[in-house]
Amino acid sequence: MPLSGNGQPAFLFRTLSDPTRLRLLNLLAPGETCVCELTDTLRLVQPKVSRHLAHLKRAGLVEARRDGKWMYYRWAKHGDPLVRHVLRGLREWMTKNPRMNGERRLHERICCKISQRKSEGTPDK
Amino acid sequence: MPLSGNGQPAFLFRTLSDPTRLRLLNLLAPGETCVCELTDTLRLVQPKVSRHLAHLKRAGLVEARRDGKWMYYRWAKHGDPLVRHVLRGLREWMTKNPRMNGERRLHERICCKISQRKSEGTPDK
DNA sequence: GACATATATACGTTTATCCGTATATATATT
DNA sequence: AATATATATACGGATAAACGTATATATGTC
Repeated sequence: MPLSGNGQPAFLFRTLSDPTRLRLLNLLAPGETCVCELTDTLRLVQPKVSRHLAHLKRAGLVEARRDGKWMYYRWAKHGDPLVRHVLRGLREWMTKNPRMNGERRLHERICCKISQRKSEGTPDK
Repeated sequence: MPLSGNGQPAFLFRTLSDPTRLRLLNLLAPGETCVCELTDTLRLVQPKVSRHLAHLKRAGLVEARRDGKWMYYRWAKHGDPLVRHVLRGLREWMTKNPRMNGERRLHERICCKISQRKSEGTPDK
């Protein structure tokens, strides 16, 4: 049940009013990502990331998929016009913001390492 | 100094995350309005309205103009693309939301009474 | 200048948000 | 089943937001 779409713009905006949640949305923008990649990239403790992801999910902004031990999050499909407008603006802003760009690039590199770690049984380094 | 435009989306969204501020923006959408019309329409105590208007102003979402005893507020012109996207979506949502429509209509009626009160020296009724 | 009206700010209190830490759950491996 | 890994939730404390009330400022009128 996408809360944001159901006529509660205040809740939508409250969800987007936290810098950490914006950083998470930024990393999810290119595609789906698992929680450990997010914690590693943003250097945040795992419960903090999970809490903010849960908030984004409650707001209907992201969806989750389980694959084995891992949970993969991605941007949700938005039917609601308000959400669409807001997220379009946000996506545009993210592509232009240096810090967000940097974090997305860092994220790519970290995902590489983690996918190695996932496929090989042996830990890297 | 429009804060919202200066790369602080979290602050923009926090500003929009309060139902009272959204109701105020809704009443300001058709055009400029003075504080007393807002308090009368929304049945809120005046300091509450002034505080929220101040917040909207700090975020660069509204501008104010003084005319005699009265302060008139209006939506600010927005150069920032993010703000433009968000406000476009918000305006669209407001036109479709029944409660917001009702409050705008009530606002029109109340403005009529108040402008009478302003022009004539005598209080109405 | 005294008073009235419109609006803004200050102050203390309540309430919501965010965080760190600890713990629970869910899956996979042995 | 015991253990390890990934993620989610629960709990208590700190911080910030919002509120009601009181008061300050600004303008206009007499």
